[in-house]
Amino acid sequence: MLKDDIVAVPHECVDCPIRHRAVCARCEPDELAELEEFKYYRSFEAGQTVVWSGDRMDFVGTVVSGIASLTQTMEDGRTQMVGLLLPSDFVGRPGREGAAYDVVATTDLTMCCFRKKPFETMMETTPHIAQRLLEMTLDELDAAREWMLVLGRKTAREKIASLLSIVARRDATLRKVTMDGPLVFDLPLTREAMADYLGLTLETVSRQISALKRDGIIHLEGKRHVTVPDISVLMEEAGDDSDGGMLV
Amino acid sequence: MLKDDIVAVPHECVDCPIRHRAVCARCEPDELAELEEFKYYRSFEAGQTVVWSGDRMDFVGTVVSGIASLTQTMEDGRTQMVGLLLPSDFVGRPGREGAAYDVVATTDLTMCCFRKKPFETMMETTPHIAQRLLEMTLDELDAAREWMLVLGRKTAREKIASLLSIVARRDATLRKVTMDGPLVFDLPLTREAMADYLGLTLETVSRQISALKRDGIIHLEGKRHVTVPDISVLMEEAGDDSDGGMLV
DNA sequence: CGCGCGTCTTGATCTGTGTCAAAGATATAC
DNA sequence: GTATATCTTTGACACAGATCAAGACGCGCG
Repeated sequence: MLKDDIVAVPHECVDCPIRHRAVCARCEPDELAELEEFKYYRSFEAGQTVVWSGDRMDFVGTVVSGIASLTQTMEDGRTQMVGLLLPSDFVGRPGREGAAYDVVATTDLTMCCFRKKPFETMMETTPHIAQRLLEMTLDELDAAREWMLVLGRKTAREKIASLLSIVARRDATLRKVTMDGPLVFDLPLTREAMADYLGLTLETVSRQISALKRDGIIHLEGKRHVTVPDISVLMEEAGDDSDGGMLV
Repeated sequence: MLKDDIVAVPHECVDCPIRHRAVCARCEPDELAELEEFKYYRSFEAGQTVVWSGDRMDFVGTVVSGIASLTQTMEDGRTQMVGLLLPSDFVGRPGREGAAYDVVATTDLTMCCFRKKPFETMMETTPHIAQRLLEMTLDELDAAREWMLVLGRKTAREKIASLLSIVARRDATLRKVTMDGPLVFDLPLTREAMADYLGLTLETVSRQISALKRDGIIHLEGKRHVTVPDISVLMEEAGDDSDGGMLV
Protein backbone atom coordinates (compact mmCIF):
# COMPACT_ATOMS: atom_id res chain seq x y z
CA MET A 1 0.00 0.00 0.00
CA LEU A 2 1.38 3.36 -1.02
CA LYS A 3 1.59 6.33 1.25
CA ASP A 4 0.27 8.82 -1.26
CA ASP A 5 -2.41 10.33 0.89
CA ILE A 6 -2.97 12.94 3.49
CA VAL A 7 -1.29 11.87 6.68
CA ALA A 8 -2.16 14.73 8.96
CA VAL A 9 -3.93 18.05 9.03
CA PRO A 10 -2.51 19.78 12.06
CA HIS A 11 -3.57 23.34 12.59
CA GLU A 12 -0.38 24.13 14.39
CA CYS A 13 2.99 23.49 12.82
CA VAL A 14 5.86 25.45 14.32
CA ASP A 15 8.48 23.81 12.24
CA CYS A 16 6.84 24.13 8.87
CA PRO A 17 9.40 25.62 6.50
CA ILE A 18 6.73 27.47 4.53
CA ARG A 19 6.42 29.72 7.52
CA HIS A 20 9.93 30.93 7.91
CA ARG A 21 11.49 30.42 4.56
CA ALA A 22 9.33 29.88 1.54
CA VAL A 23 6.67 32.46 2.09
CA CYS A 24 6.82 34.18 5.37
CA ALA A 25 10.25 35.73 5.37
CA ARG A 26 8.73 39.17 5.64
CA CYS A 27 5.29 38.38 6.96
CA GLU A 28 3.94 38.72 10.42
CA PRO A 29 3.43 35.26 11.87
CA ASP A 30 -0.32 35.62 11.97
CA GLU A 31 -0.55 36.59 8.33
CA LEU A 32 -0.67 32.93 7.52
CA ALA A 33 -3.14 32.10 10.27
CA GLU A 34 -6.07 32.08 7.88
CA LEU A 35 -4.27 29.49 5.79
CA GLU A 36 -3.80 27.03 8.63
CA GLU A 37 -7.06 25.28 7.97
CA PHE A 38 -6.02 24.61 4.38
CA LYS A 39 -2.73 23.07 5.34
CA TYR A 40 -2.01 19.35 5.28
CA TYR A 41 0.90 16.92 5.05
CA ARG A 42 1.55 14.28 2.46
CA SER A 43 4.12 11.51 2.49
CA PHE A 44 5.54 9.60 -0.41
CA GLU A 45 7.84 6.62 -0.77
CA ALA A 46 11.02 6.86 -2.80
CA GLY A 47 10.15 6.49 -6.44
CA GLN A 48 6.56 7.62 -6.23
CA THR A 49 5.37 10.38 -8.53
CA VAL A 50 3.83 13.32 -6.69
CA VAL A 51 2.29 14.96 -9.76
CA TRP A 52 2.44 14.03 -13.42
CA SER A 53 3.37 16.61 -16.00
CA GLY A 54 0.22 18.17 -17.38
CA ASP A 55 -1.96 17.10 -14.49
CA ARG A 56 -3.90 19.62 -12.55
CA MET A 57 -1.87 20.67 -9.54
CA ASP A 58 -4.19 22.01 -6.89
CA PHE A 59 -1.69 22.70 -4.16
CA VAL A 60 1.51 24.48 -3.36
CA GLY A 61 3.87 23.38 -0.65
CA THR A 62 7.34 22.90 0.66
CA VAL A 63 9.53 19.90 1.19
CA VAL A 64 9.72 19.08 4.90
CA SER A 65 12.01 16.07 4.66
CA GLY A 66 13.51 14.00 1.90
CA ILE A 67 14.21 14.96 -1.68
CA ALA A 68 11.93 15.58 -4.61
CA SER A 69 12.91 16.24 -8.17
CA LEU A 70 11.36 17.78 -11.24
CA THR A 71 11.90 15.71 -14.35
CA GLN A 72 11.07 15.83 -18.03
CA THR A 73 10.73 12.67 -20.08
CA MET A 74 10.70 12.10 -23.83
CA GLU A 75 8.50 9.44 -25.46
CA ASP A 76 11.41 7.07 -25.85
CA GLY A 77 12.23 7.25 -22.17
CA ARG A 78 15.16 9.63 -22.09
CA THR A 79 14.72 11.71 -18.97
CA GLN A 80 16.29 14.91 -17.72
CA MET A 81 16.02 16.17 -14.19
CA VAL A 82 15.35 19.92 -14.23
CA GLY A 83 15.05 20.69 -10.55
CA LEU A 84 16.16 19.28 -7.24
CA LEU A 85 14.06 20.08 -4.20
CA LEU A 86 15.68 19.81 -0.81
CA PRO A 87 14.00 20.39 2.55
CA SER A 88 12.47 23.88 2.79
CA ASP A 89 12.24 24.27 -0.99
CA PHE A 90 8.99 25.45 -2.42
CA VAL A 91 6.97 23.61 -5.06
CA GLY A 92 4.06 25.02 -6.96
CA ARG A 93 3.16 27.51 -9.59
CA PRO A 94 0.77 30.11 -8.28
CA GLY A 95 -1.40 31.31 -11.11
CA ARG A 96 -0.76 28.22 -13.20
CA GLU A 97 -3.24 25.46 -13.86
CA GLY A 98 -1.20 22.35 -14.40
CA ALA A 99 2.23 21.01 -13.58
CA ALA A 100 4.86 21.57 -16.28
CA TYR A 101 6.93 18.52 -15.38
CA ASP A 102 6.75 15.41 -13.26
CA VAL A 103 7.40 15.88 -9.59
CA VAL A 104 8.99 12.71 -8.25
CA ALA A 105 9.94 11.60 -4.76
CA THR A 106 13.64 10.76 -5.09
CA THR A 107 13.84 9.57 -1.51
CA ASP A 108 11.07 9.06 1.02
CA LEU A 109 9.44 12.44 1.17
CA THR A 110 7.18 14.54 3.34
CA MET A 111 5.65 17.72 2.06
CA CYS A 112 3.67 20.44 3.75
CA CYS A 113 0.94 21.56 1.39
CA PHE A 114 -1.62 24.32 1.11
CA ARG A 115 -4.58 24.14 -1.19
CA LYS A 116 -3.78 26.41 -4.08
CA LYS A 117 -6.95 28.44 -4.28
CA PRO A 118 -6.83 29.91 -0.80
CA PHE A 119 -3.11 30.40 -1.17
CA GLU A 120 -3.63 32.46 -4.29
CA THR A 121 -6.34 34.46 -2.60
CA MET A 122 -3.91 35.29 0.15
CA MET A 123 -1.26 36.24 -2.40
CA GLU A 124 -3.58 38.86 -3.78
CA THR A 125 -4.22 40.40 -0.41
CA THR A 126 -0.67 40.15 0.89
CA PRO A 127 1.76 41.84 -1.50
CA HIS A 128 4.83 40.65 0.40
CA ILE A 129 4.06 37.11 -0.56
CA ALA A 130 4.03 37.79 -4.29
CA GLN A 131 7.33 39.60 -3.90
CA ARG A 132 8.82 36.75 -1.93
CA LEU A 133 7.67 34.28 -4.54
CA LEU A 134 9.19 36.42 -7.28
CA GLU A 135 12.48 36.35 -5.42
CA MET A 136 12.36 32.58 -5.04
CA THR A 137 11.49 32.14 -8.69
CA LEU A 138 14.42 34.32 -9.71
CA ASP A 139 16.66 32.09 -7.59
CA GLU A 140 15.35 29.03 -9.36
CA LEU A 141 15.87 30.72 -12.71
CA ASP A 142 19.48 31.49 -11.84
CA ALA A 143 20.01 27.91 -10.81
CA ALA A 144 18.41 26.60 -14.00
CA ARG A 145 20.65 28.81 -16.12
CA GLU A 146 23.75 27.78 -14.25
CA TRP A 147 22.74 24.21 -14.99
CA MET A 148 22.41 25.02 -18.67
CA LEU A 149 26.13 25.80 -18.66
CA VAL A 150 26.83 22.51 -16.89
CA LEU A 151 24.70 20.54 -19.34
CA GLY A 152 25.85 22.28 -22.48
CA ARG A 153 29.54 22.85 -22.00
CA LYS A 154 31.09 20.86 -19.16
CA THR A 155 32.83 17.50 -19.42
CA ALA A 156 31.60 14.49 -17.49
CA ARG A 157 34.25 15.01 -14.82
CA GLU A 158 33.37 18.68 -14.45
CA LYS A 159 29.70 17.79 -14.25
CA ILE A 160 30.26 15.39 -11.37
CA ALA A 161 32.46 17.86 -9.54
CA SER A 162 29.85 20.57 -10.06
CA LEU A 163 27.09 18.37 -8.68
CA LEU A 164 29.14 17.37 -5.66
CA SER A 165 30.03 20.94 -4.75
CA ILE A 166 26.47 22.06 -5.27
CA VAL A 167 24.89 19.34 -3.15
CA ALA A 168 27.54 19.82 -0.50
CA ARG A 169 26.90 23.50 -0.08
CA ARG A 170 23.20 23.56 -0.82
CA ASP A 171 21.74 21.55 1.97
CA ALA A 172 23.03 22.80 5.28
CA THR A 173 21.63 19.72 7.01
CA LEU A 174 23.98 17.51 5.00
CA ARG A 175 26.94 19.64 5.87
CA LYS A 176 28.97 18.15 8.68
CA VAL A 177 31.90 20.56 8.79
CA THR A 178 32.49 24.21 7.98
CA MET A 179 33.62 25.71 4.69
CA ASP A 180 37.32 25.81 5.34
CA GLY A 181 37.87 22.33 6.77
CA PRO A 182 37.26 19.11 4.88
CA LEU A 183 33.66 18.65 3.85
CA VAL A 184 31.76 15.50 4.78
CA PHE A 185 28.29 14.64 3.60
CA ASP A 186 26.03 11.90 2.35
CA LEU A 187 25.03 11.89 -1.28
CA PRO A 188 21.25 11.90 -1.34
CA LEU A 189 21.07 10.67 -4.94
CA THR A 190 21.59 7.34 -6.64
CA ARG A 191 24.01 7.16 -9.55
CA GLU A 192 21.02 7.06 -11.85
CA ALA A 193 19.51 10.23 -10.38
CA MET A 194 22.86 11.95 -10.72
CA ALA A 195 23.01 10.83 -14.34
CA ASP A 196 19.54 12.20 -15.00
CA TYR A 197 20.55 15.48 -13.46
CA LEU A 198 23.76 15.78 -15.43
CA GLY A 199 22.68 14.46 -18.80
CA LEU A 200 24.98 11.45 -18.53
CA THR A 201 24.58 7.69 -18.25
CA LEU A 202 24.89 6.08 -14.86
CA GLU A 203 27.96 4.18 -16.02
CA THR A 204 29.74 7.41 -16.84
CA VAL A 205 28.75 8.83 -13.47
CA SER A 206 30.18 5.79 -11.74
CA ARG A 207 33.41 5.92 -13.73
CA GLN A 208 33.96 9.60 -13.07
CA ILE A 209 33.31 9.23 -9.37
CA SER A 210 35.86 6.43 -9.33
CA ALA A 211 38.29 8.67 -11.18
CA LEU A 212 37.84 11.53 -8.69
CA LYS A 213 38.37 9.02 -5.89
CA ARG A 214 41.48 7.60 -7.54
CA ASP A 215 42.86 11.11 -8.00
CA GLY A 216 42.31 11.95 -4.35
CA ILE A 217 39.79 14.72 -5.03
CA ILE A 218 37.23 12.90 -2.91
CA HIS A 219 37.09 9.91 -0.58
CA LEU A 220 34.22 7.50 -0.34
CA GLU A 221 33.01 5.28 2.48
CA GLY A 222 30.43 2.96 1.07
CA LYS A 223 28.68 4.36 -1.96
CA ARG A 224 27.19 7.49 -0.52
CA HIS A 225 29.36 8.89 2.24
CA VAL A 226 31.67 11.50 0.73
CA THR A 227 34.66 13.35 2.16
CA VAL A 228 36.16 16.27 0.29
CA PRO A 229 39.61 17.03 1.70
CA ASP A 230 39.98 20.34 -0.12
CA ILE A 231 36.92 22.10 -1.40
CA SER A 232 38.79 24.52 -3.60
CA VAL A 233 40.35 21.60 -5.46
CA LEU A 234 36.89 20.23 -6.12
CA MET A 235 35.70 23.61 -7.37
CA GLU A 236 38.73 23.74 -9.61
CA GLU A 237 37.67 20.41 -11.09
CA ALA A 238 34.19 21.77 -11.59
CA GLY A 239 35.58 24.54 -13.78
CA ASP A 240 33.85 27.17 -11.66
CA ASP A 241 35.33 30.58 -11.17
CA SER A 242 36.25 31.49 -7.61
CA ASP A 243 33.24 31.05 -5.38
CA GLY A 244 30.80 29.57 -7.82
CA GLY A 245 27.59 30.89 -6.35
CA MET A 246 24.60 28.97 -5.12
CA LEU A 247 23.18 26.62 -7.64
CA VAL A 248 20.41 24.03 -7.92
CA MET B 1 32.24 55.07 -32.26
CA LEU B 2 29.92 52.72 -30.46
CA LYS B 3 26.25 53.38 -29.98
CA ASP B 4 26.18 52.41 -26.34
CA ASP B 5 24.49 55.53 -25.07
CA ILE B 6 21.11 57.01 -24.51
CA VAL B 7 19.57 57.91 -27.81
CA ALA B 8 16.25 59.35 -26.77
CA VAL B 9 14.17 60.10 -23.71
CA PRO B 10 10.67 60.50 -25.06
CA HIS B 11 7.96 60.94 -22.50
CA GLU B 12 5.41 59.41 -24.77
CA CYS B 13 5.93 55.99 -26.33
CA VAL B 14 2.78 54.33 -27.54
CA ASP B 15 4.54 51.34 -28.97
CA CYS B 16 6.76 50.50 -26.06
CA PRO B 17 6.34 46.80 -25.32
CA ILE B 18 6.83 47.33 -21.63
CA ARG B 19 3.45 48.97 -21.63
CA HIS B 20 1.29 46.31 -23.11
CA ARG B 21 3.21 43.15 -22.61
CA ALA B 22 5.95 43.06 -20.08
CA VAL B 23 4.40 44.92 -17.24
CA CYS B 24 1.12 46.46 -17.95
CA ALA B 25 -1.04 43.58 -18.99
CA ARG B 26 -3.39 44.26 -16.13
CA CYS B 27 -2.59 47.84 -15.30
CA GLU B 28 -4.56 50.91 -16.10
CA PRO B 29 -2.68 52.89 -18.78
CA ASP B 30 -1.90 55.75 -16.46
CA GLU B 31 -0.40 53.53 -13.79
CA LEU B 32 2.93 53.84 -15.56
CA ALA B 33 2.64 57.56 -16.12
CA GLU B 34 4.86 58.35 -13.17
CA LEU B 35 7.58 56.20 -14.70
CA GLU B 36 7.67 58.04 -18.00
CA GLU B 37 10.30 60.46 -16.83
CA PHE B 38 12.62 57.58 -15.96
CA LYS B 39 12.32 55.97 -19.32
CA TYR B 40 15.00 56.08 -22.00
CA TYR B 41 16.18 54.20 -25.05
CA ARG B 42 19.53 52.61 -25.69
CA SER B 43 20.94 51.22 -28.91
CA PHE B 44 23.72 48.71 -29.38
CA GLU B 45 25.55 47.30 -32.34
CA ALA B 46 25.69 43.59 -32.99
CA GLY B 47 28.33 42.07 -30.75
CA GLN B 48 28.34 44.74 -28.07
CA THR B 49 27.89 43.68 -24.47
CA VAL B 50 24.98 45.43 -22.74
CA VAL B 51 25.96 44.37 -19.21
CA TRP B 52 28.74 42.19 -17.93
CA SER B 53 28.01 39.40 -15.51
CA GLY B 54 28.49 40.67 -11.98
CA ASP B 55 28.24 44.32 -12.90
CA ARG B 56 25.72 46.51 -11.23
CA MET B 57 22.62 46.63 -13.37
CA ASP B 58 20.69 49.77 -12.63
CA PHE B 59 17.87 49.41 -15.10
CA VAL B 60 15.14 47.12 -16.31
CA GLY B 61 13.74 47.21 -19.79
CA THR B 62 12.40 45.45 -22.81
CA VAL B 63 13.80 44.69 -26.21
CA VAL B 64 12.23 46.98 -28.79
CA SER B 65 14.03 45.67 -31.85
CA GLY B 66 16.83 43.23 -32.53
CA ILE B 67 17.96 40.29 -30.45
CA ALA B 68 19.82 40.10 -27.18
CA SER B 69 21.12 37.01 -25.47
CA LEU B 70 22.14 36.01 -21.98
CA THR B 71 25.39 34.07 -21.92
CA GLN B 72 27.66 32.41 -19.40
CA THR B 73 31.35 32.01 -20.07
CA MET B 74 33.98 29.81 -18.41
CA GLU B 75 37.56 30.97 -17.90
CA ASP B 76 38.80 28.95 -20.85
CA GLY B 77 36.29 30.58 -23.15
CA ARG B 78 33.61 27.95 -23.43
CA THR B 79 30.33 29.82 -23.56
CA GLN B 80 26.73 28.79 -23.17
CA MET B 81 23.79 30.95 -24.11
CA VAL B 82 21.13 30.73 -21.40
CA GLY B 83 18.48 33.07 -22.72
CA LEU B 84 17.35 34.55 -25.99
CA LEU B 85 15.55 37.88 -25.87
CA LEU B 86 13.34 38.78 -28.78
CA PRO B 87 11.39 42.02 -29.24
CA SER B 88 8.99 42.65 -26.34
CA ASP B 89 10.96 40.43 -23.96
CA PHE B 90 11.81 41.81 -20.56
CA VAL B 91 15.32 42.09 -19.11
CA GLY B 92 16.13 42.88 -15.54
CA ARG B 93 16.00 41.45 -12.09
CA PRO B 94 13.92 43.59 -9.79
CA GLY B 95 15.25 43.25 -6.28
CA ARG B 96 18.67 42.08 -7.45
CA GLU B 97 21.84 44.08 -7.35
CA GLY B 98 23.98 42.80 -10.17
CA ALA B 99 23.57 40.94 -13.40
CA ALA B 100 23.97 37.17 -13.18
CA TYR B 101 25.21 36.71 -16.74
CA ASP B 102 26.42 38.75 -19.68
CA VAL B 103 23.73 40.43 -21.72
CA VAL B 104 24.95 40.63 -25.30
CA ALA B 105 23.49 42.27 -28.40
CA THR B 106 23.33 39.41 -30.88
CA THR B 107 22.10 41.71 -33.63
CA ASP B 108 21.77 45.48 -33.68
CA LEU B 109 19.57 46.16 -30.72
CA THR B 110 17.29 48.82 -29.28
CA MET B 111 16.04 48.60 -25.74
CA CYS B 112 13.51 50.62 -23.84
CA CYS B 113 14.78 51.03 -20.29
CA PHE B 114 13.55 52.28 -16.95
CA ARG B 115 15.83 53.17 -14.12
CA LYS B 116 15.55 50.34 -11.66
CA LYS B 117 15.00 52.23 -8.45
CA PRO B 118 11.81 54.04 -9.44
CA PHE B 119 10.63 50.88 -11.14
CA GLU B 120 11.02 48.95 -7.91
CA THR B 121 9.26 51.67 -5.99
CA MET B 122 6.36 51.37 -8.34
CA MET B 123 6.37 47.60 -7.97
CA GLU B 124 5.81 48.01 -4.26
CA THR B 125 2.85 50.30 -4.72
CA THR B 126 1.30 48.46 -7.65
CA PRO B 127 0.71 44.81 -6.75
CA HIS B 128 -0.34 43.85 -10.26
CA ILE B 129 3.13 44.53 -11.48
CA ALA B 130 4.79 42.13 -9.08
CA GLN B 131 2.26 39.51 -10.07
CA ARG B 132 2.88 40.14 -13.75
CA LEU B 133 6.61 39.86 -13.22
CA LEU B 134 6.13 36.61 -11.33
CA GLU B 135 4.19 35.27 -14.27
CA MET B 136 6.90 36.31 -16.71
CA THR B 137 9.60 34.80 -14.55
CA LEU B 138 7.71 31.52 -14.37
CA ASP B 139 7.54 31.55 -18.18
CA GLU B 140 11.28 32.04 -18.36
CA LEU B 141 11.80 29.27 -15.86
CA ASP B 142 9.68 26.89 -17.93
CA ALA B 143 11.67 27.82 -21.00
CA ALA B 144 14.99 27.31 -19.20
CA ARG B 145 13.90 23.88 -18.00
CA GLU B 146 12.72 22.86 -21.41
CA TRP B 147 16.18 23.84 -22.65
CA MET B 148 17.78 21.68 -20.00
CA LEU B 149 16.13 18.69 -21.67
CA VAL B 150 17.42 19.86 -25.05
CA LEU B 151 20.96 20.34 -23.74
CA GLY B 152 21.12 17.22 -21.64
CA ARG B 153 19.36 14.57 -23.67
CA LYS B 154 18.81 15.50 -27.29
CA THR B 155 21.03 14.60 -30.25
CA ALA B 156 22.57 17.28 -32.44
CA ARG B 157 19.89 16.84 -35.08
CA GLU B 158 17.13 17.07 -32.50
CA LYS B 159 18.73 20.16 -31.03
CA ILE B 160 18.76 21.95 -34.37
CA ALA B 161 15.18 20.96 -35.11
CA SER B 162 14.16 22.15 -31.63
CA LEU B 163 15.82 25.49 -32.12
CA LEU B 164 14.26 25.99 -35.55
CA SER B 165 10.76 25.21 -34.37
CA ILE B 166 11.19 27.40 -31.32
CA VAL B 167 12.51 30.40 -33.20
CA ALA B 168 9.89 29.96 -35.88
CA ARG B 169 6.98 30.02 -33.49
CA ARG B 170 8.37 32.35 -30.89
CA ASP B 171 8.74 35.58 -32.75
CA ALA B 172 5.52 36.44 -34.53
CA THR B 173 7.32 39.11 -36.52
CA LEU B 174 9.52 36.49 -38.15
CA ARG B 175 6.54 34.37 -39.04
CA LYS B 176 5.50 34.88 -42.60
CA VAL B 177 2.74 32.28 -42.93
CA THR B 178 0.21 30.63 -40.61
CA MET B 179 0.64 27.46 -38.58
CA ASP B 180 -0.88 24.99 -41.00
CA GLY B 181 0.82 26.10 -44.22
CA PRO B 182 4.57 26.00 -44.82
CA LEU B 183 6.55 28.21 -42.48
CA VAL B 184 8.95 30.80 -43.82
CA PHE B 185 11.28 32.90 -41.70
CA ASP B 186 14.75 34.35 -41.42
CA LEU B 187 17.12 32.86 -38.89
CA PRO B 188 18.20 35.68 -36.64
CA LEU B 189 21.25 33.81 -35.36
CA THR B 190 24.66 32.99 -36.79
CA ARG B 191 25.80 29.37 -36.76
CA GLU B 192 28.03 30.24 -33.87
CA ALA B 193 25.18 31.74 -31.83
CA MET B 194 23.11 28.64 -32.54
CA ALA B 195 26.00 26.49 -31.39
CA ASP B 196 26.31 28.48 -28.17
CA TYR B 197 22.63 28.06 -27.56
CA LEU B 198 22.63 24.33 -28.21
CA GLY B 199 25.89 23.31 -26.58
CA LEU B 200 27.41 22.27 -29.92
CA THR B 201 30.26 23.44 -32.16
CA LEU B 202 29.46 25.60 -35.13
CA GLU B 203 30.70 22.87 -37.47
CA THR B 204 28.17 20.43 -36.07
CA VAL B 205 25.41 23.01 -36.42
CA SER B 206 26.35 23.55 -40.04
CA ARG B 207 26.49 19.82 -40.77
CA GLN B 208 23.13 19.13 -39.17
CA ILE B 209 21.45 21.99 -41.02
CA SER B 210 22.85 20.58 -44.23
CA ALA B 211 21.50 17.17 -43.28
CA LEU B 212 18.01 18.53 -42.58
CA LYS B 213 18.16 20.30 -45.93
CA ARG B 214 19.32 17.18 -47.74
CA ASP B 215 16.49 15.20 -46.13
CA GLY B 216 13.90 17.72 -47.24
CA ILE B 217 12.89 18.74 -43.71
CA ILE B 218 13.79 22.35 -44.48
CA HIS B 219 14.80 24.44 -47.48
CA LEU B 220 17.34 27.21 -47.42
CA GLU B 221 17.78 30.29 -49.59
CA GLY B 222 21.09 31.81 -48.80
CA LYS B 223 22.29 31.04 -45.29
CA ARG B 224 19.47 32.44 -43.25
CA HIS B 225 16.18 32.27 -45.12
CA VAL B 226 14.38 29.09 -44.05
CA THR B 227 11.29 27.37 -45.40
CA VAL B 228 9.70 24.52 -43.47
CA PRO B 229 7.32 22.61 -45.76
CA ASP B 230 5.71 20.62 -42.97
CA ILE B 231 5.97 21.83 -39.42
CA SER B 232 4.83 18.59 -37.83
CA VAL B 233 7.71 16.79 -39.55
CA LEU B 234 10.12 19.27 -38.02
CA MET B 235 8.59 18.78 -34.59
CA GLU B 236 8.93 15.06 -35.06
CA GLU B 237 12.63 15.56 -35.72
CA ALA B 238 12.87 17.66 -32.58
CA GLY B 239 11.64 14.72 -30.53
CA ASP B 240 8.89 16.84 -28.99
CA ASP B 241 5.59 15.37 -28.01
CA SER B 242 2.53 16.63 -29.88
CA ASP B 243 2.41 20.41 -29.55
CA GLY B 244 5.67 21.08 -27.82
CA GLY B 245 4.77 24.19 -25.90
CA MET B 246 6.41 27.59 -26.03
CA LEU B 247 10.06 27.57 -25.29
CA VAL B 248 13.01 29.98 -25.21
C1' DC C 1 37.04 44.74 -61.13
C1' DG C 2 39.87 42.33 -57.54
C1' DC C 3 40.92 42.14 -52.70
C1' DG C 4 40.10 41.13 -47.82
C1' DC C 5 37.33 39.58 -44.21
C1' DG C 6 33.74 37.35 -41.89
C1' DT C 7 30.57 33.55 -42.30
C1' DC C 8 29.63 29.14 -43.70
C1' DT C 9 30.49 24.40 -45.60
C1' DT C 10 32.82 20.14 -46.03
C1' DG C 11 36.42 16.60 -45.22
C1' DA C 12 39.57 13.60 -42.34
C1' DT C 13 40.62 12.13 -38.06
C1' DC C 14 40.41 11.75 -33.01
C1' DT C 15 38.21 11.12 -28.59
C1' DG C 16 34.81 11.24 -24.82
C1' DT C 17 30.87 9.23 -23.73
C1' DG C 18 27.26 5.86 -24.77
C1' DT C 19 26.09 1.02 -25.22
C1' DC C 20 26.15 -3.67 -24.06
C1' DA C 21 27.54 -7.04 -20.87
C1' DA C 22 28.99 -9.18 -16.67
C1' DA C 23 30.10 -9.40 -12.08
C1' DG C 24 30.69 -7.25 -7.27
C1' DA C 25 28.35 -4.88 -3.16
C1' DT C 26 24.83 -4.20 -0.03
C1' DA C 27 20.42 -4.61 1.86
C1' DT C 28 16.04 -7.03 2.70
C1' DA C 29 13.37 -11.13 2.94
C1' DC C 30 12.89 -15.82 3.98
C1' DG D 1 22.45 -18.60 6.73
C1' DT D 2 21.00 -18.37 2.03
C1' DA D 3 18.18 -16.13 -1.57
C1' DT D 4 16.63 -12.15 -4.12
C1' DA D 5 16.65 -7.59 -5.59
C1' DT D 6 18.71 -3.23 -6.19
C1' DC D 7 22.52 -0.46 -6.78
C1' DT D 8 27.19 -0.01 -8.28
C1' DT D 9 31.55 -0.93 -10.58
C1' DT D 10 34.30 -2.29 -14.39
C1' DG D 11 35.45 -3.85 -19.11
C1' DA D 12 35.29 -3.96 -24.30
C1' DC D 13 33.72 -1.75 -28.11
C1' DA D 14 31.11 1.62 -31.11
C1' DC D 15 29.76 5.95 -32.51
C1' DA D 16 28.30 10.96 -32.26
C1' DG D 17 30.28 14.95 -32.08
C1' DA D 18 34.74 17.59 -31.38
C1' DT D 19 38.87 19.06 -33.45
C1' DC D 20 41.90 20.40 -37.06
C1' DA D 21 42.23 21.97 -41.65
C1' DA D 22 41.06 23.67 -46.13
C1' DG D 23 38.10 26.00 -49.15
C1' DA D 24 33.72 28.35 -50.76
C1' DC D 25 30.55 32.00 -50.60
C1' DG D 26 29.03 36.66 -49.94
C1' DC D 27 29.78 41.50 -49.34
C1' DG D 28 31.79 45.99 -48.71
C1' DC D 29 35.44 48.78 -50.35
C1' DG D 30 39.47 50.42 -52.80
